[in-house]
Amino acid sequence: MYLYLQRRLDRRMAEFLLSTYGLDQDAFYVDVAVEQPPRIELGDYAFPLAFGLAKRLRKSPRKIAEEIVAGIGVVEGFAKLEVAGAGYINAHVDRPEFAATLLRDELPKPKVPQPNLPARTGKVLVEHSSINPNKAAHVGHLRNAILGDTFVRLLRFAGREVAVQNYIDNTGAQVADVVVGFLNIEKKTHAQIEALAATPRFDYVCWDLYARVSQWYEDDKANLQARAATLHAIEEGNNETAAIADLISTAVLKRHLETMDRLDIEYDFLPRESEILHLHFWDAAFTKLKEAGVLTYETEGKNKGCWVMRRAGTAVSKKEKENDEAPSNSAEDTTPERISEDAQKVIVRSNGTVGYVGKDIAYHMWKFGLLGRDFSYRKFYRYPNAHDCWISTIPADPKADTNHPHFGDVAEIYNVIDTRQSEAQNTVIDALRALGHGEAADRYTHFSYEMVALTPRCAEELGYQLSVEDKGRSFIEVSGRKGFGVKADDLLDTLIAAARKEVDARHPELGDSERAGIANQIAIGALRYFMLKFTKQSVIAFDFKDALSFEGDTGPYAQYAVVRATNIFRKGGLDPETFLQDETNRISPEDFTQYLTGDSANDIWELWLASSKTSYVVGQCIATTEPAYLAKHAFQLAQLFNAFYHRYPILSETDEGRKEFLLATVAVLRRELIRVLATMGITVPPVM
RNA sequence: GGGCCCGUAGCUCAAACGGAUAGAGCAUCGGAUUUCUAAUCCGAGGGUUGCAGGUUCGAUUCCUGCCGGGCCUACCA
Repeated sequence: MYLYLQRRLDRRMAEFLLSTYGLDQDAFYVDVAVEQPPRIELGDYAFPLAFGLAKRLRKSPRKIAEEIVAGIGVVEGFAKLEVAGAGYINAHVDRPEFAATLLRDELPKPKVPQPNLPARTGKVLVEHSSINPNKAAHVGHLRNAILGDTFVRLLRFAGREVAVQNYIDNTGAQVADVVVGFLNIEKKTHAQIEALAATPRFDYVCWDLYARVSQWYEDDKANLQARAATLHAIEEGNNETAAIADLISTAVLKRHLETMDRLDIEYDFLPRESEILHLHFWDAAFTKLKEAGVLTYETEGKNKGCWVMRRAGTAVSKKEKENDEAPSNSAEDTTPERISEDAQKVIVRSNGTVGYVGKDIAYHMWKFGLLGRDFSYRKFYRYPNAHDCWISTIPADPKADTNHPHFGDVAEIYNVIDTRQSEAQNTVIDALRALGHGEAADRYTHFSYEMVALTPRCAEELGYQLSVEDKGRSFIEVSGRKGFGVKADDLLDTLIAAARKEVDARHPELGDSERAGIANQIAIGALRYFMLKFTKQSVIAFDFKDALSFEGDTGPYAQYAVVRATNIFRKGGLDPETFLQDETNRISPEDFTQYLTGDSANDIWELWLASSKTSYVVGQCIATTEPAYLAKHAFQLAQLFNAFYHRYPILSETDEGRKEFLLATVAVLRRELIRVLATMGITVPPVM
């Protein structure tokens, strides 16, 4: 709604500037509005564009603003435009009309067709989580999964078709290390490992073992030979070691799915590295990469015998440029430029094996339907809601199911991976572009975010010895290798216990399972909100004290606002949803005019205006791949509501017309807050 | 050495494309008519936005340099 009117006004501005000043639409930003003036009484939209035009038109900003306001005249849906300050143009919407439309939850019917922005179409692939299946998930993985899942929800809110993938590196060194731990350190048999894998928190067993293996390598570097041998056996396949690796990684993967399911995070497909290897995705990609001249074969230097490409972000060096301008620089010279050694990324090693960037290039060609090969599929995990999660397999697998959904071959992809992988991600994008798939490269977004670290205090609480240096830091990086971190399930359990304590104290009258359910919703609300309130590029220094807070800028605060809104209706003998449907016509335009006009109505009007912004905020979140705006929006709605709640008693209101209006205000805000929270993956308990 | 990111109140963080008086939460202190439950609300104190320049009507935001911090920079995945 908010966005809708903004676009209408933007368009009118653009038309006016073109016809009056002859300013080309390309000559300035069409999207010229700032969000909102600093104070509600100044209006609902602000345009600072007159400042920018002042020099160009050789007039004062104030004069230009006045001309624009006079020239544009009446715009449908708006009450007035006015000039403020040194040249701001502030627009006030027609509040009664706006509110009536918002209450009906529909967009105004335009008398003239609206210009449709070129909406992106086609299927979107979001990949997130991608946890190594060799140990329990930790807080860092939670941030990834919550960001990813929320982004999925945002895209779906915006009407996009989305497929969710979780890439499983089941053949890497990390899985190999745990295999080494079971076989070489603990000397366990296949059967013993199998029995252990069936235990409820097998991932915790692996967590500890993985840390021990790392220490074992530290103690004697010769032990690393065990890793190399194991890794080789796993990649080879069809042997006992590979079978054990598969057993372990599959069991841990199931645990990860269970952990994420606790947070309402689901996946559609789990592509595994083992299939990328066994189905020879790389061979297909390698052929294309060589044909396109993307890779060069090094015949000398430290990377002699390797196929390399230019590392993303490395500029062509001076020396390379000089070589480039050498006499042989003719049109038919297709010899790729020499890449300096520092800028070389090894894709294929001198022993002929491919590194992970190479595999990733092949995998991403598959995502865009450019590889000419496909996985086989089988069902792997069924969620309580009967949704099936599929996993990759080989055609020979008896469980392979040809009746599978169509995966891959998408129009657009988002990879939720932390910022440490930026260079690798950009190298894959560069490879796609160099292959001639520029359009795919443009639709490849690395959804990059900063890591979760621990505060020194938190680390000490967990029992870790810190150096003096570490104690002085603002945060300490988690390390799976050292077993240093907060496990996801532990955090959830702690949150649930803390929420349960509050619920028990407040609602002793409720049954046990009911209280458990509420505590669970609150814990998830707190956790998901916590992970979303920080902007992506901010390192989260995790601390139990902050994460366990249920007051102020938190998920439970927002949930509580909804509960309170619901309570008003319940005590009034009404159902808020029914009220929205039935009461639509009961508030007359005259009533809206009466209760929303004038500066005295500003504080209530603010609730309506904020309620109208959901789709606007969702758009911002998607465009900037920044879900934090959504958390901000939820907080603003909750905050406005709570202040309103205190200030305006509703059920005791004697003026029936006004009471209806106040109820409508609550109903609309409640509806929007529930929507926003749902998009964040947060549900609202019946009572709190 | 090269690349990317960060530095804002005591603490943790906001401030979309440069915009109007830099805002929240926590913590501290002081309050809220026995009301639609206080997981709430109201108020107070707290800022030279790391430093120095530059660009312009306007800079927390853009540019340059410096200081401090983080991550990446393996023929490991």
